[in-house]
Amino acid sequence: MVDEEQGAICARGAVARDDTRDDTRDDTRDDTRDDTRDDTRDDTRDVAKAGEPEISTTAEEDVVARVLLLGAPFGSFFDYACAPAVARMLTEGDLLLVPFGKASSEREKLGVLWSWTTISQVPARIKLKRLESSMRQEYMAQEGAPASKNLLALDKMFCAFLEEVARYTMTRRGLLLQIVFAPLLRSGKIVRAKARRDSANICYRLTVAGAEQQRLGEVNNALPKARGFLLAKLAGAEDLSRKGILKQGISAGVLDRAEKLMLVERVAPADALARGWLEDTATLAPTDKGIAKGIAKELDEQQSKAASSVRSLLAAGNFSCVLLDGETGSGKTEVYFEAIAACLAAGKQALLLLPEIALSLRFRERFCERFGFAPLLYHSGISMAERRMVWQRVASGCSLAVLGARSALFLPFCNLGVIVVDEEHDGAYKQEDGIVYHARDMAVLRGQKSDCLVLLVSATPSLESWHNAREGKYSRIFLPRRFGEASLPKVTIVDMLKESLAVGDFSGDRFLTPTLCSRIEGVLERGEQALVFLNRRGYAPLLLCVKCGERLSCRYCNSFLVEHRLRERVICHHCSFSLSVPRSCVSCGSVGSLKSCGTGIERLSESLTTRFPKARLRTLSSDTTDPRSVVRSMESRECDILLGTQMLAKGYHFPYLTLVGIVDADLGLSGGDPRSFERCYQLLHQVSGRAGRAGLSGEVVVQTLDSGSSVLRALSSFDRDGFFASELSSRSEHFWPPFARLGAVILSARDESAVAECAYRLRESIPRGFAIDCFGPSVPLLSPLRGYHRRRFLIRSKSSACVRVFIEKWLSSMRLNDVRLKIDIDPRSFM
DNA sequence: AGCACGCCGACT
DNA sequence: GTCGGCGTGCTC
Repeated sequence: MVDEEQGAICARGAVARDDTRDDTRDDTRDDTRDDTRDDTRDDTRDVAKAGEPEISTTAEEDVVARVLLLGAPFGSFFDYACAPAVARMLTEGDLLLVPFGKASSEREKLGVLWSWTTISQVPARIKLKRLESSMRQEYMAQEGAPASKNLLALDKMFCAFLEEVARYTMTRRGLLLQIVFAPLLRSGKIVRAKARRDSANICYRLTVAGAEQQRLGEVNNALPKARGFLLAKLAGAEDLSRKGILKQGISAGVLDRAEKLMLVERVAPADALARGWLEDTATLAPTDKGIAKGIAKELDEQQSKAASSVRSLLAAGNFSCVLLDGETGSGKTEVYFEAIAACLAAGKQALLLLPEIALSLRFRERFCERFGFAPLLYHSGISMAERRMVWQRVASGCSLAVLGARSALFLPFCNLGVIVVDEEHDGAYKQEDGIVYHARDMAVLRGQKSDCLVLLVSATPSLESWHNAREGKYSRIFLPRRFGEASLPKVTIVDMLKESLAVGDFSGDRFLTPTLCSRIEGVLERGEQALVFLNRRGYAPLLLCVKCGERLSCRYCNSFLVEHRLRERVICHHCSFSLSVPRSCVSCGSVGSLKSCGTGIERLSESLTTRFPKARLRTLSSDTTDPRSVVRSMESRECDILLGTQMLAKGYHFPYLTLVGIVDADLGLSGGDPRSFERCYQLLHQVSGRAGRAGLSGEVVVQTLDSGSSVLRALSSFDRDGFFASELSSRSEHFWPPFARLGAVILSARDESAVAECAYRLRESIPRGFAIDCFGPSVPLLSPLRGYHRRRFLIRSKSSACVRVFIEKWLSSMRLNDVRLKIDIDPRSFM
């Protein structure tokens, strides 16, 4: 749910392009700290001053460049005078190195040319510094005309996107720019990729641009002789090694220059290919061999229909947002692969977002199988050099596919055809630290600004997206049936209160009911596989001293330490603080009095091993050191029971997995947050969806203490839409999103009295006259967190714009004194 | 955010 | 005298 005032934004953007006056007003309105501009409007320079010769104003009048500085905490622009001759060389979006600061300490800062204005728009008291050239100009002067002009400039549509993100999330624009350019920076300076001179064995091939030049050059005979020879050699052959090329009488200089001009490129060495980056074929035009090598799976009727509607939307070439709503196992991936293929075939770029990429290397393999080449990977785990490489490829505009986490949204795509947001309901799309945004919403924004297709994909859409689709804001493509022979698994609800316990010993094994055990036995007898799901890491969530009642807690957070027996430590799941397991109680000193309370997957693993000694059991959680080997052992059927946390909910496909046991379905329902039902349903539905995906019939056993809950009723009766509809009507009734819009203001400080005092002052200074509800200050459940005490306000109103305007007004006059402040628009939690 | 300026207290 | 603490204000 991006914004209800989208229409208005687009309209204003369109006007601003030609109307600098409008642009200026927009700027001041947005930036409360820069409050001088409006007041000084009347003392702006009078251009047509009497007595000044007319020629100077018409012919050589300076223009003014509005520059947005990287990392500037002040969200507004800095203006620079620029001679028309220089201005003609510059484009909006160009990266600039501008003089900044007082004469005594003047330094150069990086910034982006955001827009143009005139001298008359600048208040007279501001003395403008002069702008001489752009980084791009310097780069081009240095290297000759590169094949791609975007290497040190941002695409206009991308700038518009950043502008909107800043406005929507109330983030300073300079901060966003910093994030965008971070891959290219080292200690504040642009790092340029150097041509690596490692081995003579490295291979070269033509780029798309190179092939084009070669074709053109052959016709017109317009290429430099040596370069033409090189390109012709490469055009006629498979990849050639550097050694081989030099042997043919082509000098290294010619080759290296051609590489710099992006006419030829290196084929990655085998190890780099295996790691999935430096993937040369990612830049190949779709008609080239790369894509021909891929194997498209055969689609069933349902999928073909979906794929063709997606393709026709793509062909329309303008923004639209589609909810691809398909049951688990219906083959949604194949459908959006078709969209990506069509997009690449049209010479465009595709961005595929996954909620947690680190665990999804398998997904990359799947992509390779389909397309015959690897997508470029982009997520928090990759190195700076890799980021830079992806950044530059993306900026060059060549046709490619990026598989990334939410941060990939801030890559400078300039030729986007499609954005796919897989598992769009997943909470991991919400970025909480640094800048706060929801990647799904920002993807929709990006699609709008880039005029491309956005596919939101899930078997259990977020309530917002489902609502938007129902309201007609998004179109919806529905895949109700599973692919091929597969049918949906049968769901059995087990009331744990009514079942006697199978292995009811005192060691805490209260979680395996006879029903679940008998089903597991059946699976083992048939040689199929079972998945046991418990969303709780570690051995036991609490260590309790039976002598004095002490509960082992974190030093920095308001939470209990979780016992991890494998690591022999107790760990805080919020700040990673850990201790080796204490021998004696930290409070009363009794030895051996600490008792493990509750069950995490490590403990459940013990119980399962006791109960099914012959079964091959593997465990998958974020503590697992080698998750891929676990997944592989499931795929190769070297594992009978897979035990895991919510990591398992992600789209794994295990054909022989026929039983899913949900050990404690009630986890996560206790929070009292209005959104917890939705989240719980999504998780359980996703986990259930792992069962019976390939023809063998599946079953889901759900253990619960609350068998009457609406979540479980919906799950067992396959009535997702009914559940969503009733959740929505309850949201509507209590005025929660998507019917209302929220914003949270979070204060934090090491010193509790400082936050408390600040929160008190904020509460006292709520401006009047706004149609909003303001709840708080409340003390978040996790306060303190990482040693920071916190307070939280929740603002609710009918529109997001209302929420933002209120927060802006509220905080503008606020002195914070060392209290940190975070604004979270559309917070996930309503509490 | 940095960085300079400036206004106080402690010290060789 | 002067070194250095960090409150305030500015950066086109």
